[in-house]
Amino acid sequence: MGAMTNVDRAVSALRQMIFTGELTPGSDHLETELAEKLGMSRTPIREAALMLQAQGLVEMRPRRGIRISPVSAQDMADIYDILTELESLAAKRAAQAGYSATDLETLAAAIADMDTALGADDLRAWADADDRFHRELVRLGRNARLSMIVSVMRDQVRRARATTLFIRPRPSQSNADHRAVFRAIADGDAATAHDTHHSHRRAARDMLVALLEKHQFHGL
Amino acid sequence: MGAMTNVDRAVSALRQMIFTGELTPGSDHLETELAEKLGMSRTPIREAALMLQAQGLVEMRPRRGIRISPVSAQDMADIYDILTELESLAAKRAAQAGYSATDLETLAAAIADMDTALGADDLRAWADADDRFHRELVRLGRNARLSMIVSVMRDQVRRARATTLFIRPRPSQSNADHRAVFRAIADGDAATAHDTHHSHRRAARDMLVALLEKHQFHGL
DNA sequence: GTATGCGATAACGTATACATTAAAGAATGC
DNA sequence: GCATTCTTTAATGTATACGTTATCGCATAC
Repeated sequence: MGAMTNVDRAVSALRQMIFTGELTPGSDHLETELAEKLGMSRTPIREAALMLQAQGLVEMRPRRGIRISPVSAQDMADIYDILTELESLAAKRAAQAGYSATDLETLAAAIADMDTALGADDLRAWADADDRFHRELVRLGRNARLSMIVSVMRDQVRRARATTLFIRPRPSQSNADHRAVFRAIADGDAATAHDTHHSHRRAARDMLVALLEKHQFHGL
Repeated sequence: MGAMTNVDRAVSALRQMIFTGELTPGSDHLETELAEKLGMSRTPIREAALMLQAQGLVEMRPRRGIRISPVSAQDMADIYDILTELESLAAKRAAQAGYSATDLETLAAAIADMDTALGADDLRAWADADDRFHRELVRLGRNARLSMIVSVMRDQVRRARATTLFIRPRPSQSNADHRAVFRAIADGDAATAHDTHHSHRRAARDMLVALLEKHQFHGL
């Protein structure tokens, strides 16, 4: 069924290796080397690398190999700025769309899961539910390009989250924020949905930036 | 110096052909066909197509060829939504950066050129200066990723502008808006810079969407 | 006339070959 | 010892070859 091409496999495998840290940020890898590691020729590797390059995950530099893009604290700040604006827009559009309660079930479920996870002190489960919340929020905004951009940005910071998840303060305010955004969307209150999510994201950004400064974070 | 590879040439040539309309939106083109037309093998064509696909200019579909992505009225609205948010953020950040008058020279020059062009009724020159203004504005926002995204979105609507430029109302309000944004940035007034540019963009979006509706625009 | 199945065609995905050329190291001159 | 040039190496960019497989036309059945 799934027309699994070698390029697809290469993209998946490389993403996996990047996210798990098997390929460390800043490291270089020759096409031949990756081809051998994944058991295919250079052709699909090159094509996969081109795709990942377009998503900002790697950089291809002639004769230096494929570099796993490092993400600096400044990059982090830049990315969160973009996420803040685009997700807030999505929240606004979602509120304007006039969704019914059933339309918002997935969003509600994500919020509930976050509560549960927080109660059980399961930060991984919380992060997972948080992901689902944000992804669904963006989906409800009904702007395919916006969704794409957000997901690409999100991938770029994913690695940092693994690092910071356990040193950051417990995300207790977060759930209240999510609930407020949810209510605004359900009520069709676009301005509130936008503004609430905007300050939610800005707070997250400021927290993260401060955290990275404090921990002498110089790139990942 | 100019490390001109065939992939680069293919990307340039294809972009050119897309923007001039030589490759019409919605049309399909086999890799072999494009390779022959550009005098190279399929390999660089494929790589170029992958890049352009990542930028939303084409879609590669197995056995159907490389399709020049059509842009619907809805796409237009979506893109303008994104541009509105991101450019406004850039304006805000630019205002916060505390640029000097010399730093803002390029921006000022673009505004002046737009005035001149408008006086001479030269819409192409106006559009060109408008491009420069927006590009410089975004650059001043100092967020490389944001700049990239904006430039990709801008490319996607470029074709539509060629069509709509001469049927839309004269952009007289536009220059006043640009001047206001400029002043806010020079004054370091972030909120005004953001809000002014935001409503400027929203007005442009609404105008364009209305125009497309009116002219039964169903895709380009 | 419509639908179904089969075979031919050709477009794609990928492996491979190879010329080019940047980078690293060796050799030379000072 | 340091700089410079030459040589070597090998990674890349690209052409090419080829197996796989979707698609189209045609034949056949209804």
